[in-house]
Amino acid sequence: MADSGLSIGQVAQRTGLSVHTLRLYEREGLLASEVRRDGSGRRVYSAWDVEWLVNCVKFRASGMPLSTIGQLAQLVREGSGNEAERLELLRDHRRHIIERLKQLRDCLELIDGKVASYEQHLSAGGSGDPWQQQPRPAPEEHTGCGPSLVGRT
Amino acid sequence: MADSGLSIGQVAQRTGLSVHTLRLYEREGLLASEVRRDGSGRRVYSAWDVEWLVNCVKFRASGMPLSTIGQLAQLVREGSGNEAERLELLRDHRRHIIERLKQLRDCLELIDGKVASYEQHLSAGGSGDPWQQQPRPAPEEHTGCGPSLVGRT
DNA sequence: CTAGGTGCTAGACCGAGGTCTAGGTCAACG
DNA sequence: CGTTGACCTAGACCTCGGTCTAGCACCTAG
Repeated sequence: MADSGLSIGQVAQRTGLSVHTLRLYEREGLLASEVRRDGSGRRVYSAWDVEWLVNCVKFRASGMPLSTIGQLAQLVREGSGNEAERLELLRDHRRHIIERLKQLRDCLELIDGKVASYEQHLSAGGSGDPWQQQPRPAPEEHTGCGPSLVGRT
Repeated sequence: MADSGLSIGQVAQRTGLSVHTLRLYEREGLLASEVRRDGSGRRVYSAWDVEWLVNCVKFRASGMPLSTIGQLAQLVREGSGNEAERLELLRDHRRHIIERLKQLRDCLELIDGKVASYEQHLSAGGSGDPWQQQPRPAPEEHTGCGPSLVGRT
């Protein structure tokens, strides 16, 4: 019971953030609703606050900067009427995510290529180094086995 | 012609890194082969160096820290014989990438949900705020329209 | 009453990764 | 010849996102 009304420590546990970070987030205006305080000034988080914070964690993990979360929080704090702005902000971040996904997949491809070539190299009692320029045979020679997999334009 | 032998400015252009950053990377030992210098001490990058740097950019974009790139560079610099270590390092980063992909998709899902609900809200000449606790009806009330989509445990 | 645990604020500190500046060298151009 | 532009080094500086400390206030248990 009393699932509404968590202390900062409890919130830290269930969000994975440190209490320091929670206070930081609050100072930076990342919270979409003011945190209540109990009689002696201690923070009391509602279940809604915690859900918001869990979302913040996801946003952060996806690379959204604190300032952007702050903007979103402010819009939500201001209440109904600015839904279009929120939507734009979200769509914007969505684009960032798509971009990052692309970069990750790109790097994954690179790595998978390398991994495959090293595996093959190792299991074959490899001779040449699959990721090395040939040891400077001549001053200006490009021996064709460079970092490979990159596709020279 | 003379595609081997680029100045730092040229390399900056084709890697997207700044000349400052290129020098930083070199200082930090991210380069897998020593950069040559011309008669007056200026850097001369080979095509191989550039390809390596392009890979570095991908690694960075996927969240690999400079120190890790430095380790990889050192292994490559040391030449054949440590392929197993390189492989391990790559596999390790691969795991990081997979993890980040998961986080990104997770956040994407969250955002898509929000976007959808806002779109619907807007096109319906929305009444209630789809991302707001009800305006504190009573001290301890949870009205069931919280940040939504998060799935309370 | 005292100790331990948790919380509070304000503000210092930190590491990562760049970015910029000062002061100098060099080569080419008009 | 002087100027311009690209480059050099060493080192200062900056932002971001936390993290930690000092010094104090509570509350509860022994």
